[in-house]
Amino acid sequence: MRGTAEMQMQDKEPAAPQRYPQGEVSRVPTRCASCNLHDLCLPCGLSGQDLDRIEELVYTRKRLDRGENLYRAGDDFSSLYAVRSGFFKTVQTLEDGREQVTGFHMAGEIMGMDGIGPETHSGSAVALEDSEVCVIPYSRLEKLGREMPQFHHQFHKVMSREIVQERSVMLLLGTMRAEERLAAFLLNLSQRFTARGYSASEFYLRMTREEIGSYLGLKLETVSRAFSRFQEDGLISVHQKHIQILDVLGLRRCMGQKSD
Amino acid sequence: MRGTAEMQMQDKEPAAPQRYPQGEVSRVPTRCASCNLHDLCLPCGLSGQDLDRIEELVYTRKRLDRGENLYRAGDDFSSLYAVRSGFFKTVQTLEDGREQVTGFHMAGEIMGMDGIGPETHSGSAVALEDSEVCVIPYSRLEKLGREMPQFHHQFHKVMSREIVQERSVMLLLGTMRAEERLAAFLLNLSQRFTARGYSASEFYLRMTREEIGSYLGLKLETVSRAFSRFQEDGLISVHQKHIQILDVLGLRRCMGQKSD
DNA sequence: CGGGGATTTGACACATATCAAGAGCGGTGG
DNA sequence: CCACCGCTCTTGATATGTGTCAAATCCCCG
Repeated sequence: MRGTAEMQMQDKEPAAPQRYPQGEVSRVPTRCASCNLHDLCLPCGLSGQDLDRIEELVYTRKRLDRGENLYRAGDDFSSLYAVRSGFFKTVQTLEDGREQVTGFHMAGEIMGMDGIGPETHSGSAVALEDSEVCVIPYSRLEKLGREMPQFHHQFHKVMSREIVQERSVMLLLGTMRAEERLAAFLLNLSQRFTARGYSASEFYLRMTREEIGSYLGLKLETVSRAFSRFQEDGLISVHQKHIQILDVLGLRRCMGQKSD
Repeated sequence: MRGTAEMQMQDKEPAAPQRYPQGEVSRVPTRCASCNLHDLCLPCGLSGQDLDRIEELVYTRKRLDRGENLYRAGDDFSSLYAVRSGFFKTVQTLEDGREQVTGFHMAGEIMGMDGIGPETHSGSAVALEDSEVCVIPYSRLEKLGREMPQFHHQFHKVMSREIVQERSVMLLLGTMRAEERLAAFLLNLSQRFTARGYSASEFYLRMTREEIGSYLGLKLETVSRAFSRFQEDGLISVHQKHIQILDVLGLRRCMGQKSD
């Protein structure tokens, strides 16, 4: 269970926000084959030769400062984006101005698929810390898909998983109570950090209570109270954005306690 | 704005549940090119010659009785399904047994995309009236996609729109109050019936109050009260499952009345 | 005509929102 | 280096929307 060869991040380190010196240009290789995220990201599951072909996919990286928009609702759609490093939120806005966070995105995850159908992004993506994304021109993705059945299928899987993921959020929003939602949220984050070689039990939140609340369909005060409650119950320890999960099973149990 | 040539259903008739005599085998053509739904369904936007090629796509139709499952959570994934006639709900279940309706599906809409990623369906699909679906083997869809760029792209669009649609439900569940949710729901149904050539202002609900509630994250009593409220306010008229929308603008207004 | 599920409606309970105040922390500028 | 400012977070008191429980009615279907 130790970090595998291609997993070059150190295990058990809490994932902490990073800051890149302004203006520095990324010199890490742009090729998917040598990217340590390749088995979390789009190329996941591709074999050696296919993996090499894939390098035509990404021809640009883009660096974003914290708070910067990767794209905005209404922007023309042209590319998908894979998070290379950093952390993002995606936001959806209603005509009357109400808005909701519809997702948080970390290394290896794909953003922008909402734009393919309408040819315009229906929501916005914002960097929550200084971040870097791989720009994947959609036209190139389609072309590669045609030439490489494996990759074609892989992309469908990624979209499909996005659909499944969103359905589970619908379930969360539709059937869970506040503390259950927060528990589910923390466990989900923990699991995703684990998959990236970071500690499962200790991490830094990149988002504010308000953003968590927006995502979970709660007000920030309710989120804060739930955090406090978990802490009182010894399930977690919270210091600002620093979270330690002390009792995973307790959190799990807390998710399934609805009588109905 | 009259029904176009390929739109052969009569306009302004309330869409009513249909019953096929048991055992009757569908003799309507299985070819997409001659299906009156082709511009709502997967082939939407394809030109003449491409449209002809598409007929390799569907080689089976499947008839379902009301209440029957098209697929269940955990079933192996092999095909997508296009609703040919009738009405479906898709349901997602939590480990602890709680479940939620994640969507309602009518003619021309595609179900089953949740299965591609996990290779297993994550939720179930149930016919809410006697229905018929076109079975689209996924392998065939991939193959056609490789050969026909237009179709390839079209499928991505369909998946993308599913993602967008689900995000708007997340918004509904996360930010709207009960009456807003129901108003949004009715307007959405109305719009989809309209696209199919049925009346925008008069239709029959295929689902129970409980199913509506499940979809909207509300209890059935709350749904019932909201219906009554709308009726008192002269926005709609309700008799059991028969709905008449009397004041579209009123319903729209009702959706955007949150101060926050 | 009878039975059972679906729907409506009322009374009440409860979870979460709202409003408000204060504390903690980080960044900026003196 | 310290003080101040603004933002985020916490916590309390109260309001309110929706859930829960219960009973009556409606309606479809056998």
